[in-house]
Amino acid sequence: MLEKAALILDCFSPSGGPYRLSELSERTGLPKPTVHRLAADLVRLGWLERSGPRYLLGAKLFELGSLVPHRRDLRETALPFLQDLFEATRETIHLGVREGMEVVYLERIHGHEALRLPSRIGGSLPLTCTAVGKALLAFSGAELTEEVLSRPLPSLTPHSITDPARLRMALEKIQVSGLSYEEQEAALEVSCIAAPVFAGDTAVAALSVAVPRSRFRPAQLAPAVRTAALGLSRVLRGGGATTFPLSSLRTRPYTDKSR
Amino acid sequence: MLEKAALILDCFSPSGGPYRLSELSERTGLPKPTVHRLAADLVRLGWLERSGPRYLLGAKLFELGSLVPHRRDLRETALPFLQDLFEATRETIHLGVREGMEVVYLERIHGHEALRLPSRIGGSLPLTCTAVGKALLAFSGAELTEEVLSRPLPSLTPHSITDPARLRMALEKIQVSGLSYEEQEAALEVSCIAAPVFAGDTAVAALSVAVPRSRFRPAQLAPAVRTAALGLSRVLRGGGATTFPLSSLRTRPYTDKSR
DNA sequence: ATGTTTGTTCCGTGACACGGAACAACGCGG
DNA sequence: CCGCGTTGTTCCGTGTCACGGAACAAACAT
Repeated sequence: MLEKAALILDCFSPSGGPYRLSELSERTGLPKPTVHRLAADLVRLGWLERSGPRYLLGAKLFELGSLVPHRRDLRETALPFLQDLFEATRETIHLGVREGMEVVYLERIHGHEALRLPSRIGGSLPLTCTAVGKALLAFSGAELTEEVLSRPLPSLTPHSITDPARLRMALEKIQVSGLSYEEQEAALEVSCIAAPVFAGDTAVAALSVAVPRSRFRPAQLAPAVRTAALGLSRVLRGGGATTFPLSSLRTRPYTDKSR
Repeated sequence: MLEKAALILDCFSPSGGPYRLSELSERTGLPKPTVHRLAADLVRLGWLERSGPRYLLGAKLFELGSLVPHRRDLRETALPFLQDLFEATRETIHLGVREGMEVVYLERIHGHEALRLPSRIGGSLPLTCTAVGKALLAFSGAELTEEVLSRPLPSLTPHSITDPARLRMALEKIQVSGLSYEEQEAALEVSCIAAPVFAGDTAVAALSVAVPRSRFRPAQLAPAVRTAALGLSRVLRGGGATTFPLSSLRTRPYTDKSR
């Protein structure tokens, strides 16, 4: 029964848009009366909201989601550095962590000019298609790299890297330079540069600046991104009593075969 | 059973901190085996995580919570204005909406200097104890004001307004000035100034800047807050082609005849 | 008016949630 | 090292409540 409720809620990812009863029934594969009953319960609990015939995710979920410790602590600690980076570049800033073979975005800040990007807070993208993802992958251990390279590489645009050899070279360049570049691999007309945030020798996060291709000036962005990432790394290292222990930043090891 | 699962998850609000099985059992009033079974299910679904004997809110909740349409759309639209405000003041910025008789914070951005505040993203505070809350209350209709005034006024600090007459006067001042002030009513040594975001003649949100009392300069902050709030109001009104309109998030157009 | 899709109610059946009890795994002080 | 309180886990018989087909109602479409 919890499982069925989860099925219903998962319908709203990633589109989030409102759904009607019969759509939910179809998408979950559950019979209509079942969805009807469960959805009513979920509304009672605040997990869903209902306006007319349409169901939406409810406010309670937002409240609980904001409390998730891993996410909240890192986001909170990183925010000042993201602000610095935004102020220095006035471009779109991302903060992401690795989860399995994907990158999950914890924060995205921008000004009035809205880039059309596939990234969303709480959403995930393939590690191989974004600057943040490649920065994370390059510093997540050789086994993960091999695992990723052994599978077909997904692509978001025609520019996404699909050749394993090319990706391997790109990762090696990232490992020596500490900087990850991406040009139109996640969205057309958008380029991106990212830097990993270290805990020891592995990346616990990465942050990036995304910019319209036309005004992509890597030489100017690179120092800013690197500076912000290193500053965050240092704070996470534990100096500050204001921040939380590193243990709370552990990402799930991809060797987790349970399930 | 859903209800019991919700009880368990609600244990994590607002502290969010990790809990052990027996703590959950005690706080929910559910017998231990029941909590054990439910918690295991929740972990399987990604709603909870478990590290050793401690349960935490899971990543799935963060993902779903980020998708809640009301919250996400408003936050996304407001963000550029919050950035403007931050850049102009370099102080802590809040965005909040009203939910019942409380204010819920949708966003909070700040620099390296961290104020010690009771506000948390996704968290709620009494309408009467914060600048954002009073700004919302002042423009939410007379009935709500009376409702609030008819009950005992909660307080977060010794400076919180507890005298109904004084609060009524404060609200009237807000209504004529369009600005809401607060001094140490939510946290000691912190002052705050807020402005409502309008849709028609009622406030749909409010944004504020919080600053250490020692350097509180209302005359300089007021224009910035008002400018940002008015800018956001205008964009919400629907004109703005500069940001992506809310309508782009609807899958299909509809006319809401219900209710 | 008439078919079609969507939302809701009903209810008999049976799966499975329930939680007391008993057991196992700690952590601690002696 | 050993007893002892605490916490976590497994077991399983009982009874409940989730389940979903079927029938009905309401909302569109034509």
